[in-house]
Amino acid sequence: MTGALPIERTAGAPLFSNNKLSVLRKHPYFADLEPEAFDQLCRYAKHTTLKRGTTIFSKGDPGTSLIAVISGTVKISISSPDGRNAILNLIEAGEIFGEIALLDGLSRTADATANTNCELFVIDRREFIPFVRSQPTLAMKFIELLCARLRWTSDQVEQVILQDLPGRLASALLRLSDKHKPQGRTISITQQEISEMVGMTRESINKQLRAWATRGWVRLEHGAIVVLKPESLQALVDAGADDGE
Amino acid sequence: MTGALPIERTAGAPLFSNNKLSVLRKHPYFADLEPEAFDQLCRYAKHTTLKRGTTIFSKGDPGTSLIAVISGTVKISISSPDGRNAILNLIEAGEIFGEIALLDGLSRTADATANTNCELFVIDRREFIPFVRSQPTLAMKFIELLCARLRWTSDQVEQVILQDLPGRLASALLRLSDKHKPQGRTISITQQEISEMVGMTRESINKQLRAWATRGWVRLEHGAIVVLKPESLQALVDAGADDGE
DNA sequence: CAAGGCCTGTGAAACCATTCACATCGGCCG
DNA sequence: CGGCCGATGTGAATGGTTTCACAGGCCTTG
Repeated sequence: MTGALPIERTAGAPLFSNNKLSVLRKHPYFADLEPEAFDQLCRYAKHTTLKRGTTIFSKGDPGTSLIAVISGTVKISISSPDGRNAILNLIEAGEIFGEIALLDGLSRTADATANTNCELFVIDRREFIPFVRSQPTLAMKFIELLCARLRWTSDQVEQVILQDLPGRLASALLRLSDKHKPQGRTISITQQEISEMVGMTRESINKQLRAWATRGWVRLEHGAIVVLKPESLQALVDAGADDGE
Repeated sequence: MTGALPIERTAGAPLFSNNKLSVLRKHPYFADLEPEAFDQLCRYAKHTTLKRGTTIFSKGDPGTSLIAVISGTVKISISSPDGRNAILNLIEAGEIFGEIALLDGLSRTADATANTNCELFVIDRREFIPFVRSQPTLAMKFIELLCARLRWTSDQVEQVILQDLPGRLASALLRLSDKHKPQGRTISITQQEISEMVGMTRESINKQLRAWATRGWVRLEHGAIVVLKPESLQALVDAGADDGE
């Protein structure tokens, strides 16, 4: 809340970004990195502000940058030729994204767009591989990050293939409320967005949510969902195909 | 076949496994690793033979081992409480699996079972993290591997969410025939297995395959599928929802 | 504050995959 | 070489989702 952190000034780093960089510095991925390594990493960092809806990169682009979200949220999605689109992840303040193409040197696997107005740090490093190679701590952090992503994505596959609509929706809500734990059980997301995360239509999602709302499992607000009985949702997921009553 | 590789004997390593280890040594993941590092890695390797159907590990188990497939194929899958199950990947000879739990120290994310009789190398290392940390080349290899897995899994999410049955099936066939490229365009897989990879019933898959077979796009054999016109399948995927005629 | 645009809420009809119930075929094994 | 079991091939009925067509509500913007 309060409490200005004792972040030491980086020689040569522009003054304006110092307190912004501290956000990165506090981040679990970078927290226990040696100061010099962190400085080297940030030497190529550019601070940017984007308006909601702006495209950050598109699937297929070559990727030479890693992006950290300072504020706002970024949508990672894919769209099909016939207009449907799928949300793979929502990146919140304090998280980073775009690491895959940067690390393996291939093209971006998905589209990234600003889902709200947001503030970003773009770390552009064409020579990223040798840099990571020289920093075992950083390499291990990326390994952790990739593992976490893999777990997230595998979960998504699992649910989309194995579960029916209620199950998928329940899983998605639980996963999202986990991420938002600090903010209580309120998930800031539209029903449209959720529908694109689980791969069903907004209408179907709405009807299911409504059914749960009358049972007191969730409360629906404008642009947000409050999970009131995570246990009930979890039970539904564990039980397999069944809408819970 | 012939040509004994000039693999130097590892002091202390059992003689019997030397030619087996050469399979690992030739593998892209380990090929350009320093000899001492490779030896260290293999010091904990155990050679095993399993019969079809044997469980290698289950979702939720603690994971302290990395497994390399010498021959046969291993099925990575997940099952739901109500009996349905989903195949996430099929690991073929020359590939490795089980890296996630080993690297992040958490539990296994899926079940692994021998899909055919197979020969494995189990590399058990509880102190794996410090080991990887001390070997930048190995760390980079794992980063590459994780990126590749992430691309594979994201593709799967994309297809399951965005595409309809024909699209998913076509994508799956194309991805599988890519992996089997050396063996021609014949994919050794049952329709049951494919149905579990794309998340639809065997009956639906069979009907679609049959429709394509009459058009000459594929040929169905017992326990195998031959892709005759990958272009047609690809066109169908690119075109979006549409069964191709 | 008035307007327009997203977000939510709902119902009826159409559609497509599942489910269920068999029949055939191919291989493996005793 | 029979028998069995796993794999394939089909059809009819069922049911859950999508599609389509609107109606309010909330919030932002001029």
